[in-house]
Amino acid sequence: VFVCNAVVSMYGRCGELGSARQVFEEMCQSGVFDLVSWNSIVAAYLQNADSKGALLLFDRMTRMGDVEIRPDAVSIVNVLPACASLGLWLHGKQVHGFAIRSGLFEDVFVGNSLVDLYAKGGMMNEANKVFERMQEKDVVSWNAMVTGYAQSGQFDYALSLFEKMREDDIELDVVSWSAVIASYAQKGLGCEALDIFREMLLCGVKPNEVTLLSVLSGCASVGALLQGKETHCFAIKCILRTIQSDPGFEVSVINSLVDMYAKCKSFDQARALFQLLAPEERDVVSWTTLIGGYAQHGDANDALDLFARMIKENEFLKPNAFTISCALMACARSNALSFGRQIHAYIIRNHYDLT
RNA sequence: UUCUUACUACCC
Repeated sequence: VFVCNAVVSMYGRCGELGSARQVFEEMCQSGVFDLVSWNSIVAAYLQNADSKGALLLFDRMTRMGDVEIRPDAVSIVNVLPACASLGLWLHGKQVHGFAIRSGLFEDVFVGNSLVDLYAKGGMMNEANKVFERMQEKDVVSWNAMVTGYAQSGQFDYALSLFEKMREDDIELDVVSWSAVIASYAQKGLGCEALDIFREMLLCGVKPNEVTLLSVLSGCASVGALLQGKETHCFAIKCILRTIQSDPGFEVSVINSLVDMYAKCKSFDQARALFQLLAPEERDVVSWTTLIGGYAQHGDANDALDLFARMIKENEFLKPNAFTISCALMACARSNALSFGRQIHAYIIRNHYDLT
């Protein structure tokens, strides 16, 4: 069982959901499975962004009525983020009730997942209730609260909670810092984001890919080319093309650099970085970033050329609503009515959902 | 052997 559970988990992590499911079903057929098997297959669905599948499996698990297979803390912690991502708040509340009834609420992970569930739903009163009732809190509990306040528009609460973390001598980790930097960056307060970033470095906390994405977004929002370049150097030293970094994150960091340079009107730099990505590495964000950069801060005709290239060069990469809106903005700026009509026709031809 | 928190692209 141990070995098969590990195999299910391994396939899940490698993105081989089908194989994970197959091994799991074979285990069920032969009756060789335990709670960990169920938790592993549910986790595999979550890791592959299939919350619906995860919930369906969880339901099947609870409906079996097997006394050996009662949900434990791990099961709860699997199912709560699935509820959150699907917006099933009522379902989440039911799981909350179950956690209390079964004594699993004492578990820090369970408490943290509940805080996060309510925070993601903008129900900060509920989140705070859970937070206050938790006997044992850790840095994750605090981080989830700070992020929840920031994302529900209660930015002052987020900041004062962050201050309180420091007063209470809670060891701030890279997530705590990145969350605050991201919050400032999302509000377009690039200078404040950079201030927090500097403080983070002074405290000796090492930034990761996510931190850099927010820092660069902050630089971009205020056109801070100098700080953007510094961040670029940092990225080269610590993230880009290094052994331990995830290639997916690398593309994201390069996309952010393209965005930063474009918004600082350094289009040669932006384009050079874009070209640093192999054609097959470029994703929708890479294209949209550069198209949007030209559309708003540069020559709108360049934006339109890029849009045409995007469609021609990679038939598997579909422009999304962001891309289209950037392209249309470029048409408007350069009075390109006929190109605009072509895009209009493209939208209709490809059945874009206009909601 | 399984689990929780931060993140990049349009306009406003």
